[in-house]
Amino acid sequence: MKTVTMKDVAEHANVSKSTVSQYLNKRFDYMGEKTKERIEKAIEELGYQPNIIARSLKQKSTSTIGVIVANILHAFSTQVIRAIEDHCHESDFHIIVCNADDNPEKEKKYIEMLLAKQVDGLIIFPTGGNVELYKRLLKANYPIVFLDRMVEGVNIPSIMLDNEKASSLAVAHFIEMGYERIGMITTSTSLNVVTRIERVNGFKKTLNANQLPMTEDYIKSLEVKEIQNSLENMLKQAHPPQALLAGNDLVLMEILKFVKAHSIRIPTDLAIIGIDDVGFAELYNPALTTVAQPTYEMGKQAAELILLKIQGKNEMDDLNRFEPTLIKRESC
Amino acid sequence: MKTVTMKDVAEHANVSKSTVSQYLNKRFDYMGEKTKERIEKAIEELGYQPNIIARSLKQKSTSTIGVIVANILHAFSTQVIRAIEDHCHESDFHIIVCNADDNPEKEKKYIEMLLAKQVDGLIIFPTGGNVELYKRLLKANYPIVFLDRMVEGVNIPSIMLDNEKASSLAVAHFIEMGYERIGMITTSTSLNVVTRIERVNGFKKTLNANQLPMTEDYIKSLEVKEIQNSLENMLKQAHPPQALLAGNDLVLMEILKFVKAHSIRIPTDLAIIGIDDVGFAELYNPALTTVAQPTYEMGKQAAELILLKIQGKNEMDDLNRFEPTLIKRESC
DNA sequence: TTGTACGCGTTATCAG
DNA sequence: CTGATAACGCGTACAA
Repeated sequence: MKTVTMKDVAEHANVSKSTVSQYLNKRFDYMGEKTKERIEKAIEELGYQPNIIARSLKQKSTSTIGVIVANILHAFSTQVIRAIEDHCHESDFHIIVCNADDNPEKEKKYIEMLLAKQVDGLIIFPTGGNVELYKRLLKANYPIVFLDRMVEGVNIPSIMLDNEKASSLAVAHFIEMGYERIGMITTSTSLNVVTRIERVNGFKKTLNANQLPMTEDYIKSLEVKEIQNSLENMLKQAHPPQALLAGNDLVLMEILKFVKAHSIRIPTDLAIIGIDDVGFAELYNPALTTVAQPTYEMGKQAAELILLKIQGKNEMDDLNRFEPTLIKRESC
Repeated sequence: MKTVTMKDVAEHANVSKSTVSQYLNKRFDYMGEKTKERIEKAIEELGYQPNIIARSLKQKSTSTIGVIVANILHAFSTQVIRAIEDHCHESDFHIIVCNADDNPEKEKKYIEMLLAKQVDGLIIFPTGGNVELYKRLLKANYPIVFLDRMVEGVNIPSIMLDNEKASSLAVAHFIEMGYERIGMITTSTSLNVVTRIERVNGFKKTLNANQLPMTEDYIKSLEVKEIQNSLENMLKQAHPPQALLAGNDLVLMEILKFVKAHSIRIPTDLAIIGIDDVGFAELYNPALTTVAQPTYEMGKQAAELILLKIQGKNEMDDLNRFEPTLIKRESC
């Protein structure tokens, strides 16, 4: 690859490097017309492209932000990433996306790597497993924003769903439709993920508030691969749940897989609501009732916030909750 | 952000910068034990992180490759990206993903930007609209690989599906199941995308080979937003198609949307096959028959190839076709 | 075994 | 209006 530098342009145009640099940075307040033209021509002829790496080194800024998602398999992650990217693009920032796979060590590795790459800021869906590291970044006043989850004891601005309300909306709708034996399945057993905890709490609270029985057997936190078995056991009992809340899109898929394999009719045999609005929800037979997160807004706010922080401004409260929306369709 | 450099470490450990550099690059063939320990300690205490930007500038290599997809909305794109990322990760390479949105100007802008960022190579789902630029890169011997599509007259290695065969498999299955009036819908009208053309060609050829009537009215290339209307017109005719091939996942979604809105029964009223295997295909009622691309393999090969090229090796033919697979389910 | 000096491509400062 | 010159942080001959 021919690598033509500023020096080449300078020589070609018979000026010095600094003059070329000024031209490139639009500082031609005092630049001669003919000099300008000569440089322009030289750039054109040589096909010169500035080396952003060198510029970054000098300016100590890469116009790049790092995004670390806990689990890229969730539709929510990709939707939010898109929103972040859209918004960053407007400010000529780029993003590097990494997938921590719900693994704190991977997350740590990525954080260190992105810092080494001199990204100007970080948006993280935290696994929660690197508290010391989070704190260090915060203390260093490094621009960082949490998304989807917060971490107890770490004062980093967090953009989150009102998770309790999400479950609450779902359960209230189940009740409204006449269901009484209501269950819930979530993922992420091993990790202490606040999202899951809050959703389960909202679920239990709403059940209690309506004096409905709460069977622990019908509230499961499982690895994805355990879900089929667990459903089998849950539904073959004497009084199986009539309605099931899927804690996220991955759980929803598993439930639908089970439903299909066992010819269960929805909502006659089993009513279903899923948290996270997936693309096929409205196409499915029957169309799926879901609780949607305002993904675009959340991503946008994360991007706005990180860009503000990078500029040294800092105007947000530490926690910002977004409202979920119940989208009533046919599965409940 | 505290920015601790090699110099700080060197001072802290009472050695020179180069000794620290050697330590970092594991060249301690001739390094004193105690020196090693002092450096280690200094790095630990100061929390030193090497500045990759500076290193890249010196080494003229960023361990980063750029990926430009034509349209990120296709499930195929995200699946392939994941495969690429997986594979690059093994070689400690990072990827920067950009979405050209089927817009050649955006594509051009991204190519230039990624070059300016000194990425070591480029994997592109080409829009086909920047032939001169492609040629320039090729001539400069810059590491580049095309994916999903090829560009006529540009000798860049291309990793593609055997698109004719994909349609062919679908049509053959339609015929085997007794359907005779068969239609097809694709997207990307404006652009001269080879993928679309090849799929339509395969469709027509197979129809011809089986002496079936080929109604041009039943072969449509449309913008996504036009599909609903077009389906309306197509299906209200006297002898509407009994079977429909969706040229990609976006078309499939539109067809399913229409089907649901008009209570059309699948496959009784209309048989459907989609090219691209989407996640919900097996969950859907009825489960959707699809033609799957070997997305993981394709992404993996793209990554392998670009990494080889970056190392100066170059061992692949210019065009590599992958075999599609018909996955028979219930929609046909 | 360790230190010195220079180069990578750019920008900033300050003379001229 | 333009051009030296010195950083930026790191890698690497070459010297010591």
